Amino acid sequence: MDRAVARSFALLECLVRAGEPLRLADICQQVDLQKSTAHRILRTLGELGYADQESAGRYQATLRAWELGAGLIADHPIKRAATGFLQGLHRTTGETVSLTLLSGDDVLYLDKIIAPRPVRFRTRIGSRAPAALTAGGKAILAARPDGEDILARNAERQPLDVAALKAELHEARRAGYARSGYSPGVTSIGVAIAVGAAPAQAALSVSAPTDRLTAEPLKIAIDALLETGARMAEALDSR
Amino acid sequence: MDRAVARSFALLECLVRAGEPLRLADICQQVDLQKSTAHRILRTLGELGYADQESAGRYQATLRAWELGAGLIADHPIKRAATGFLQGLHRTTGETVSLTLLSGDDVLYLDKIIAPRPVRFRTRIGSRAPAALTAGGKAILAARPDGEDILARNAERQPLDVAALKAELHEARRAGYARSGYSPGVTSIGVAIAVGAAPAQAALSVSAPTDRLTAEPLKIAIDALLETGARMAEALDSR
DNA sequence: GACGCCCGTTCCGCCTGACGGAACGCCGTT
DNA sequence: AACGGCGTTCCGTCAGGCGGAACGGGCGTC
Repeated sequence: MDRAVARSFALLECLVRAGEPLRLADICQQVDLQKSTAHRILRTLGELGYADQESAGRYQATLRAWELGAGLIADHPIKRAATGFLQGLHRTTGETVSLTLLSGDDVLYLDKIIAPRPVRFRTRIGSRAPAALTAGGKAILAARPDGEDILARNAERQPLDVAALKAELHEARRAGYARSGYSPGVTSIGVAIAVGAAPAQAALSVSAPTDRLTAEPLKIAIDALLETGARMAEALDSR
Repeated sequence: MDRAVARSFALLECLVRAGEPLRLADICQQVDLQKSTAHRILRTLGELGYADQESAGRYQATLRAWELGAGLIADHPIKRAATGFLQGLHRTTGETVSLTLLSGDDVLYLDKIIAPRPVRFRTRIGSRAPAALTAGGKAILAARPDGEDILARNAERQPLDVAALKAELHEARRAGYARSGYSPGVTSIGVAIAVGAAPAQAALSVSAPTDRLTAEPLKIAIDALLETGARMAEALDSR
């Protein structure tokens, strides 16, 4: 494994994570490098356009990495296919809708349309959450043969009520959708989208403040979610 | 300049650009590397989570680079500040609105809300265009002391009618907005957003099929654009 | 079914280029 | 004027990146 390559990505990730210009000395401390080594790699990143220095000499990430990533997501088949369905789901429910993708044992927020009325919780597009904690993630786990393995690995990283979650997965298999209240005061429901015979990887979900989701709007949301999920799976299958 | 680091980014960019799984031999040809060298670096990228192999052994970029980039843009001050104004501009005009940022001699599409009725042209979020060819870019150039230098450098890369463009910049300075028809059949108008006393870097623009922009809707769009631009600059200044 | 081709992968000796300790020059502070 | 801390540069060392060559597996051909 190329040491310099790994170090360069560690440096870039460090700069991105910081979100503000960092001093060389601080960077060195975070990634455990000598000043001269970090400096040389940062200069290389600069020449490649991924980092630069502000006037005071501190280093920061440029938007180059974002450009790179934007090219990736632009022609991502699931993201492309989902856009219309996300919009429809948002229109009929009026709430925040998300598209998530299983990535390792996490769920990755691929896209999202936020409700006009702001919600307390904030899961950024591009961020991750343990699959077992989100409605979309649970829906995916329920639909996969290895769902309980993923749940178990999630539980290794943080304390979880595995028995209760297994029951939830069971219930999700029966009902066709999963439910989550992992951010307090916010209720989410999600359906898995399976394409072909492969294990489900993606999910659509609707999130709203719990007190806004009384019986009637909840039923509307569930119906819309189930139908949209079915239609999206169908669209993906027939392609 | 660390050779291995530069090569690793070249490989990653190559994979992203391709948008489909690539064979090692093809990758080697594109980035001019020996098989064993490319293989070693790709394996490193794989261990870092930026690349993987599909079943047939071909290499592809993962969404990791997108995750990295998403973290960058999420707390970009101009992007954050612009979101509300973009939405407002989209609502009053009903057309496609964009937020662009000057990056080198190009303009970078930071955000965009597309009109429900699809437009012929497609400038992807995260893509670039020569500043002198876009309405937003021209507005930025008109507002910058080095605008004509950038225009000149743009003209070095591709044939441009520099004299006409200079006249356009002059007109833009007078009118407060710039105009472009660089995609045939599409008209765009843009205003520069200057924050503080620094040279303008960002622009808002509205794009629509030319035949839809008759005198009346064009006037509405221009007024909305100018007012939104002023309000956004004010919001950025007072912060 | 044996051959040949082309693929990704592995091996290994060469040597270059990454490495990091130390010195430098620049500021702002004391 | 001396100091401390910063980013930067230098340079001798040697580990680790490099790439030519060999390997093994999958596939189509004869």
